[in-house]
Amino acid sequence: MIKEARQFCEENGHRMTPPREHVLQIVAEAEKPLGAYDILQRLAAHLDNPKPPTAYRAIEFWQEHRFIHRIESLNAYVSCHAGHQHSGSQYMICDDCGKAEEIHMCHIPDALEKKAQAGGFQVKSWNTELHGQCLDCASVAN
Amino acid sequence: MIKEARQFCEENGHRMTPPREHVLQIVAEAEKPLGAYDILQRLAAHLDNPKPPTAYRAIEFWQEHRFIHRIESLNAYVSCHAGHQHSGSQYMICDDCGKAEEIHMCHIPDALEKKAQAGGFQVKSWNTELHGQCLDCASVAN
DNA sequence: TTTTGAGTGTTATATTATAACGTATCAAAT
DNA sequence: ATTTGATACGTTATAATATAACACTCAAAA
Repeated sequence: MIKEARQFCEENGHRMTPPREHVLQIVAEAEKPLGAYDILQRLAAHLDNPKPPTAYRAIEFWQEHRFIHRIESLNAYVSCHAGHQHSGSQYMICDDCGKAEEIHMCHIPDALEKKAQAGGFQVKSWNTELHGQCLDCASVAN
Repeated sequence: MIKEARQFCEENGHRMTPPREHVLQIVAEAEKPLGAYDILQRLAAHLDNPKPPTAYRAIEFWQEHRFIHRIESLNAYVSCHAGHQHSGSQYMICDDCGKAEEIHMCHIPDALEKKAQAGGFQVKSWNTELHGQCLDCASVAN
């Protein structure tokens, strides 16, 4: 992932700086969505007393370039391995364990598309967050 | 809307208190999603120097009972006239004018449903937020 | 080598949301 | 009618999330 990102930066004239590299690595290694301040805290293992803007800037950078998605309902961030070109994201979020699994969908569902068209709304991005219980948690609970 | 809400409260043993009534009215009358502190500010026209918890409690109350939805990507709240029984909400949000129009969908799209089932994920609620440009703004722009 | 623009470090502060605790209100049971 | 228990509120304080602003660094192009 880091390699991919590094290559992306080279190809597009961006700099793979230490804050960027560490933030991406931290998010990519996490098994759950991380809040900005979680990221910041982990960043302290690599940088000297980092401040919020350092984390937020790197997060924003990777978001813009689709290496990180924000999960709105959690105020948290996850990495995205997919290299989508479309805009938007879909997640299944387990309210028990907190893990979020991305649903990779390249097209907006017909039903939504139709509603948008009917209203003359031009969709630029679409995000869906399913909340519920994942398989693992369902097994444990029963 | 207020009438409906009042009836709901009576039927369910809840109290239609001044903070609740005013908050619902404020949100229902707004033509755009309102932030909690916008609501709080408007609430000051009706109550004496209200504090954040006063607004948040009323918001939370109406959210629980589906009279208000939260738009996660805006940290803002809108009223819902539909009396859905299902959980979740779908909105088209115009990034130009800031208005949000609800898409009333009773069922989750097949494509999402399938993905969830494939992963053994039990969906409890689903929220979709489409961002883009509404018809009015598209007309003005061109 | 100077300029330029991207990126960072730092301080401060804005914005959004909740914890905690005491008081008021109301309906049901005594 | 009083007590009681639950619901809701008022208030203070603070937590959690996010950004503005400005000075500085550094690499690469001119």
